[in-house]
Amino acid sequence: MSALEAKLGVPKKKGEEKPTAEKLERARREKVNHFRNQQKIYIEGTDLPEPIATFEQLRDQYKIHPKIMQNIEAAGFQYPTPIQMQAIPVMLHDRELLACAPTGSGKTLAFSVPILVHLKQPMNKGFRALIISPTRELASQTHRELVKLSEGTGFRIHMIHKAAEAAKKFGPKSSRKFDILVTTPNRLIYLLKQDPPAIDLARIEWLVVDESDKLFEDGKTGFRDQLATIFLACTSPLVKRAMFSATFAHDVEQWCKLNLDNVISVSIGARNSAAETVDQELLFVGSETGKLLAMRDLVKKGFMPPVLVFVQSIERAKELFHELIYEGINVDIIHADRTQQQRENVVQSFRSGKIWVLICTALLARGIDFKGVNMVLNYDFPSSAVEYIHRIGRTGRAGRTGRAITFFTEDDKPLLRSIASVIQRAGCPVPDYIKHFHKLQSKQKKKMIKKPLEREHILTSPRFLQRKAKRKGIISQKGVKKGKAKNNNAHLQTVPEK
DNA sequence: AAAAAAC
Repeated sequence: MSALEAKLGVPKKKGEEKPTAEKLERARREKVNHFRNQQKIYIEGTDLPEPIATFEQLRDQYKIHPKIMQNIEAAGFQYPTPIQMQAIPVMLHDRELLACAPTGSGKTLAFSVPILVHLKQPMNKGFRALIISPTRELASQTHRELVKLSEGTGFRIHMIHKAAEAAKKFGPKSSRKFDILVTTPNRLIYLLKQDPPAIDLARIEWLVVDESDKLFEDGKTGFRDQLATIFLACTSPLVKRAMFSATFAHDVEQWCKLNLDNVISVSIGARNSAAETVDQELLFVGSETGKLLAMRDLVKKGFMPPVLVFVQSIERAKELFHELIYEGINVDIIHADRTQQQRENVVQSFRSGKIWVLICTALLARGIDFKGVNMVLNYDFPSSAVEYIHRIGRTGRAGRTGRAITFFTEDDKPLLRSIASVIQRAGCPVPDYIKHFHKLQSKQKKKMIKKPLEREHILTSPRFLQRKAKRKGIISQKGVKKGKAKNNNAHLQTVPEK
C-alpha cells in the first residue's frame, strides 16, 4: 500500500455494513478533498487527478526513471511541496494547467519532473519540451536545475546562447540530438523567423510558460505578442501547455479558459499573497536623502549579507551604486544595460558570496533563487503589489526565513495601502495610520503604474570622494567600474582599507 | 511606465 493510499484509503471497520462502490468512491473523494484543504491546494476543473503525498508515488504510479528518482532524493527534496503534489499528477495526466503558488515553493521542480517523466527517454527527434522565461538569468537557472535533475538519464537540455550558433546547432541540417529547450522569447523568435526557420517546434509536447503573468503583459513593448508567435509555432496536435507564476492575473485565467483544452487551475494558499516566511517591514524615510541615510544606517548597524536592493530604474541603480561603493562593503550592480558577461559574473559572484549587497532592477525580481538571501531592501517603493510580492520572494525561500524592508516617502502614499494590505495579510505588523489611508481605485492604480513617480536623483557623493576613489582604482574615469580582469572583476568592488 | 527581450 502506498503512502497516499494509506492516507486516502478507506479504513475498514468491523461490523460495518459492506460499503457499496458509490460509498467507497464518495469516501475517497472526501479524503482527497480533506487532504487538499490541509495542504491549501485549491483546484478547479473537471476530472481532477489526485494529488501525490510522496515522491515514491512517482515510482509506484507513474514509472519515473529511477535515475530521476535518485536525483530528487540526492538534491534533498524529501516531500513534495503542495504545488508539486498537485501540479505533477495534473501534468502527468496530460492535462493543461494554470498554476499559482507562492515564491520559493518549488514551482520549477513542479513542472520539470512531469516533463522528464513524460518524455520517458532521450530521442533524436528534436525538441519535445519548451520552457519560456522572462529573463536570461531565470532561463539559465531553470536550465541548470533541469540538467541536475536529469543527470545520468542522457536527456539533452539546451539554452540559446548566441542565436547564430543556435541556428547551426538546432537547424534542419542538425542531427536533432536534443530534448528540452529553455529560453527567453525573443531569441527563439529570431530563430523561428529565419528563412527557412532555424528551429522546429513542431514536435513540442509540453510548453511551459514560467512567470506567465509577466509573459502575458500586453502592449507595444509587452511580451504577449512574442508569446503568441511561439504558441503558433508549436503545431503538434499533441502539444500541452502549462502556465506557472507566484501571482495570479485575471487576463491569464481568461485566456486559459478560452484557449486551453479543459484547463485545470491550481492555486496554493491565498492568491497574490506574500510568502509567509518573510518578515516584512515598512520604513518611513521622509525623502530621497532620508533613504540614503537609512541605508547607511542599516550598513553601519551591521546587517546580514547577502542583501538584494531593489530600485525602480537602471539610472537609479547606477546612482545608488556610486553612493554605496564608498561604504566599504562588497557591492555590485545588475541590470539589463550591463553586458551578458557582466551579468553572468555578477550572478556568479553573488551566489558564491563574494558580493554582499547587490543593487538590481526588476531584472532580478522574478524567479531567481539565490540560496539564503537574508534581506531584500526595497530602496524604491515597488510599482505594484504584484511587483512587491515577487521582489520580497527572493528571500524566505524553501522554508527558510527572510526579511524585507521597504522604504517609503510621502510620494509613495498612493500605493502604500495596497502593499500594506499584502503585508498585513501575511501576518506582519503595519502602522495604524497607514491602515486608515483610503484605498486607491483600480483606475487610479493603473494610472500610477502607467506614470511612475519621477524621483529626485539619489544624492551624489562629494567630488573629492570620487577623485579619491579614482586614484585608488575603484572606479574608472567615466565613473563605471574598471573591467580590467575580464572574467572576474568581483574583487574590484571591495573598497581598500584606509 | 519601467524593465525585459535578438542579431
